[in-house]
Amino acid sequence: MGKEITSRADDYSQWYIDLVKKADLAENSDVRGCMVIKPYGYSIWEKMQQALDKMFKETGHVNAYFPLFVPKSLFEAEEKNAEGFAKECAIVTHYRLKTDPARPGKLMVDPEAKLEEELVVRPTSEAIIWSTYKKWIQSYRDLPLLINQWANVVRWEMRTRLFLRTAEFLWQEGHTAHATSAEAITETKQMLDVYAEFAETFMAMPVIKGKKSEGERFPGAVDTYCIEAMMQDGKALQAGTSHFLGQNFADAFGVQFTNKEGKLEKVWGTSWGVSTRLIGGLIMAHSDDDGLILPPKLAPIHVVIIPIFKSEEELNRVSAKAESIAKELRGLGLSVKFDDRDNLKPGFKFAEYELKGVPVRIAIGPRDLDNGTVEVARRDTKEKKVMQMDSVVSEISQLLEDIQQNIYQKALKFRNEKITRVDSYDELKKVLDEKGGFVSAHWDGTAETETKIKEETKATIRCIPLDAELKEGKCVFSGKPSSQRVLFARAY
RNA sequence: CGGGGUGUAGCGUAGCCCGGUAUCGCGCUUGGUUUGGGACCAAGAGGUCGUCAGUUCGAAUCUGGCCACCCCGACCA
Repeated sequence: MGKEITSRADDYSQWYIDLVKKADLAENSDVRGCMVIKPYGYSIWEKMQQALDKMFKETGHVNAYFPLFVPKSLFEAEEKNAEGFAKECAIVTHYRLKTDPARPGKLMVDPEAKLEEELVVRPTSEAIIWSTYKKWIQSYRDLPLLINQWANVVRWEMRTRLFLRTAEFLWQEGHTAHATSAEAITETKQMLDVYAEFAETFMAMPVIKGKKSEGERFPGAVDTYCIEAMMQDGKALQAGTSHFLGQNFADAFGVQFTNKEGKLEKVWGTSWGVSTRLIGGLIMAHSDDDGLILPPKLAPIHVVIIPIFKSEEELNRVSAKAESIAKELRGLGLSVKFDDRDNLKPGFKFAEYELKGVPVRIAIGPRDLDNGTVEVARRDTKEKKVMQMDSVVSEISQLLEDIQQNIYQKALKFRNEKITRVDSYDELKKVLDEKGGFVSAHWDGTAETETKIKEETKATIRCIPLDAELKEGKCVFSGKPSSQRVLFARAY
């Protein structure tokens, strides 16, 4: 009956798709590769935005907005960056339609209205932003420039998956300019820490901070740092990136400043971003076969109250109590929904809010009114508890906090169990095939080895962990010396 | 973009081989009975069978092009 979800064991990808669609997060649109983010899904994004935006502001950043379109000549100025994205760019070539003389009532591109210069729809905004920064930066007193923008970007992907990879997606991109290399590197790492803290504190999703290998690095960056998360199917998900751009974009766009000694110097840059992909990660990190499990800190609805009644008279009595509890909970800053629809049975509603991942459910019926109690159920463990009506409001905040902690601990335990140390190539392949997850192994640091391993196992180097111990070893593939272990995994 | 599959009402489907304008379930509407884990009865509404063309007296059904989605590769956040 109702909304059946494919189980994770049967078909993990289908389970994911079922969840996204049936929990009303998003759906495919009439535009190839683009999704419609539905209100429930978008409100999760809004929660993420609010938390991140606050953290960006607290670290001194301000928001601005740059254009969607990038003139091709600007786009190609930083060659590596341009080449990296060239294969997946949408391009605007014309600025006008006209009625088609051959097909009445239809429109055609007006060949007379060709643009002098094509416009690239931004796959990322470094080019347009650095060409602007050139005008804004003259002196060391103009630095650092710490700007973020919330925007959509377009990357023409061949194969798309809701939230995880779509042709258009929403994100934020921070772009900062600094007087020194050290300051830019500090900024890069600071923002990586911000992302890690957000992932763990708000999303309840443990992440590993690391540096990308040369092969996985952002085109145009000197160093790319990332946070990597582990999904329940044993595949890794890159959840955020922070790039140290060196002077690459300053070079490309001629961004210089006069230092205290009156000499011209080139500016140092960073960029960093997270996207709506995080919503995909959130789903795959916690949810189960009954539906979403949302961390309270990002849940659009914290508490749903479901009345149980036989008659309209009973509904009225139950509603009065429910409304007063809802009001008190809202007073604590919680988002509360009272679902008094009379055409659905309570059991149906229970299942529906479980599907949508609402962390706490309160049921109130006539029996509770007599006993002065309510039934409280938590989504993460499915536990039900009868609580005294007088104390329920004061207990809910703690319960939400417990849920937040519990799902983080559960995800952490799972993630840690999915890290396997290996010392041979056979073991590496065996673990990837049989267990999945991160495989910690020595690597000789060469792109050749990385490529070969990728070709043979489909696993990539997710990152060189930042907090790993530096211990000498031998590369599992080539046997050459290695200074530390790196994490391999198959990834989204 | 290469290989495979699917497309019939909001959703899931039968019919297709063997041409004669469509089946069932869920959902929806109305009325009634229900309501502590996915209610039931009755009456109703809803479909250019993905799309365009071809074959035919006649196409959901046969043929071809195109589009979308799913799975597996290549590419990627």
